[in-house]
Amino acid sequence: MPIERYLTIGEVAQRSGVAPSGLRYYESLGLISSERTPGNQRRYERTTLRRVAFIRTASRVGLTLDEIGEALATLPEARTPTAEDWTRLSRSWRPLLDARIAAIERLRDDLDSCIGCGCLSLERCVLQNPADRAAALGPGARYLEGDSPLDAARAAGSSTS
Amino acid sequence: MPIERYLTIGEVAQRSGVAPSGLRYYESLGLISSERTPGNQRRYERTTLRRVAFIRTASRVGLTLDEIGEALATLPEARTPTAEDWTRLSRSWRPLLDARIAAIERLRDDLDSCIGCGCLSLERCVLQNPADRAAALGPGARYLEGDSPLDAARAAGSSTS
DNA sequence: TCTTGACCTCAAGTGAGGTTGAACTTACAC
DNA sequence: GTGTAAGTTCAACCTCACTTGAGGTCAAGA
Repeated sequence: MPIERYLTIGEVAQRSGVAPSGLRYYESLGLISSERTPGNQRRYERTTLRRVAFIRTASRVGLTLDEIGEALATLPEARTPTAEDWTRLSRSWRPLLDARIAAIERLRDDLDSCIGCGCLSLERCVLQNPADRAAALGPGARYLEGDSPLDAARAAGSSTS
Repeated sequence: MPIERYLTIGEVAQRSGVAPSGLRYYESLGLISSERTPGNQRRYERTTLRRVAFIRTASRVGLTLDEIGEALATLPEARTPTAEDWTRLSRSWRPLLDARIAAIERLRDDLDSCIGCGCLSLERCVLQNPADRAAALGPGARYLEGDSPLDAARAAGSSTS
């Protein structure tokens, strides 16, 4: 075991690109943890850098911090996570990324066909399917509003401009 | 000119899939407009449906409502916008979508190579480039935090676990 | 006429992911 | 041993895209 040199919050902040306030915020959510000096200052293990990197990356991919927390919870608590452990987690993002790419491609293609055919019936071609809508922009079901395709179709049918 | 049958907010809501509160919100931002009945209720032109569809789609694409407002401001005020007008606006989304897809693909591939080579140096492989990070999740410069690649590299170089 | 449902305004709340400020304490280099 | 940079807590604030609630009005059918 090499000598563990603990890192201050400022060091972790600089090296991870997450502001101290952000790190405290992550800690408040239980995503990372720290020891304290006798004077109550945080000291982080080196592995925290990896953990923070993971959090940032997952966040970038569109996971909520809650979801990331759940993923992190599957890491073994007893020992320092191995490369193996991290690999398992990262690999689990693959389908998510693929799905997200697919959703955006679909949106792009829908848009193309709307533009191509000249109808530009966004109501009919694109906005009709709420499932895609929810998938396209990532986390949460923000766009599942229970709108009615039938109404949209009627509107498109009688539309003037 | 066909008879203009004005739509109530409820009708627009149903047909567009945007809640009345959302439509009022859009109006407060100047994204749509309405006439009023003698009793102060909103009445919408039919073209509002298309406008709302545009807003929703643009929003889905990842534009902020501010940006959408700017786009809408380029529409001619003098006449009802034609299919041509809408096509012009929508076409401009294409690069944005392409960029977004590319960013996520890049992220996915970076991740793959990290996993593949066994280093799993997220700090080095993935988190090192802030520009991509900003692009990946869409609108705004939310992720441009001025972090230092140099620091990240140093951190990766001396990382233990 | 009455009731009901749709509409109005304005202020406040939501949730995600943090940042900022005030008031105070620690750690460390000189 | 002291100055100051960096740390602490806690509450409040921020943006984005809306929704909710309170308190009140309007429109239409029975």
